[in-house]
Amino acid sequence: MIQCEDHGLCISTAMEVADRICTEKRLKFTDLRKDMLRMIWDGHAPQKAYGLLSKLQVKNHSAKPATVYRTLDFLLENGFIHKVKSLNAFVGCSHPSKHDECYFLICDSCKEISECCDSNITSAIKATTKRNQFFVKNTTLEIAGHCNACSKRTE
Amino acid sequence: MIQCEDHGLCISTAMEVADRICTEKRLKFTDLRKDMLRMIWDGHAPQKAYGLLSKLQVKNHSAKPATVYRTLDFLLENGFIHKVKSLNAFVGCSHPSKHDECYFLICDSCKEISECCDSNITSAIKATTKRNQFFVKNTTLEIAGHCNACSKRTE
DNA sequence: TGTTTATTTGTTATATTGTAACATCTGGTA
DNA sequence: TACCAGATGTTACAATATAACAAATAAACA
Repeated sequence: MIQCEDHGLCISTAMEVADRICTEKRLKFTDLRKDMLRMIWDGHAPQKAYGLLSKLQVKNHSAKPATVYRTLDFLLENGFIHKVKSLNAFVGCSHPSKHDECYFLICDSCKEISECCDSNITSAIKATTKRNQFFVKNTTLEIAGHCNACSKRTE
Repeated sequence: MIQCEDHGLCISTAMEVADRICTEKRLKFTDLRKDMLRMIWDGHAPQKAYGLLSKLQVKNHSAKPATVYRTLDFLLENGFIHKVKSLNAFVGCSHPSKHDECYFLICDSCKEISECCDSNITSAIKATTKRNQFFVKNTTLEIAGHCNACSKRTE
């Protein structure tokens, strides 16, 4: 369980940050994009593309897979969301401006994902890739297991 | 580029290791499973499931997706291969007995993947998850970029 | 204001990846 | 031999994702 006292605040903050960044970059934060981002921020569990499509179709009867994937691409490109590759699912990013070197703790039980941006991990990865003379473009670190709350519950 | 002087040796070693482990665990290392493992070890680039299916169908006309996925499951369960989640593809594992805490360097250019099993990364991850009171079941670390040979080539 | 242009969204069709469920075969064992 | 378990065959389909082109919309400029 993510300990957000007020998830409405998570959502509104994420929306405001995205709005600001779009203004700065002169990108259009359209209703569709806003709706999608809000839907992804519905909770701290990742959302699947076709689940988002279903939700979208409630408001927007004409929504199609392409609608969803295109919008996801926009949100990904601008760092507003992450794709969780081990789950083929999407989760909001709480700090789009420092989007890289961000790792995930995925609870198999409550499904919630927390970002953990840890400089020790980053530097360990850097050291290793340097030793291997490997030039990093993109790092995916997804750690699955049980969060504290859930592991207590099942003990 | 992976610097394996003799890839035939990579393949035969992998086959022998798998054979030994199957004997130990009393698992059946059938022709199908051998063929699949050999096909995955065709090179150091990951193989896609439907690509493997096509290759399989050359010998085995009746092969179907389920054939492939079932065999992949067997190979995965026993640590003979890894699934590369960021690519939805499969790559041979060169040390099935120490299969965990194994990370990947994925060259976007030559497509080859090298395993890098680094204890510094492992301990950095352990420290972080401990601090977050998170109980790890499974770690996915996939680092995409350019290997040394390829980055020299494109300079 | 009207025209042009670029971007976004709609639409259709299809490609790719992965599973479920049940039938059949095969090799070992009572 | 008869049975059983595991492996493979077979059919059908679910889930994930993209390509290509058309229409709508908004911004930019004459």
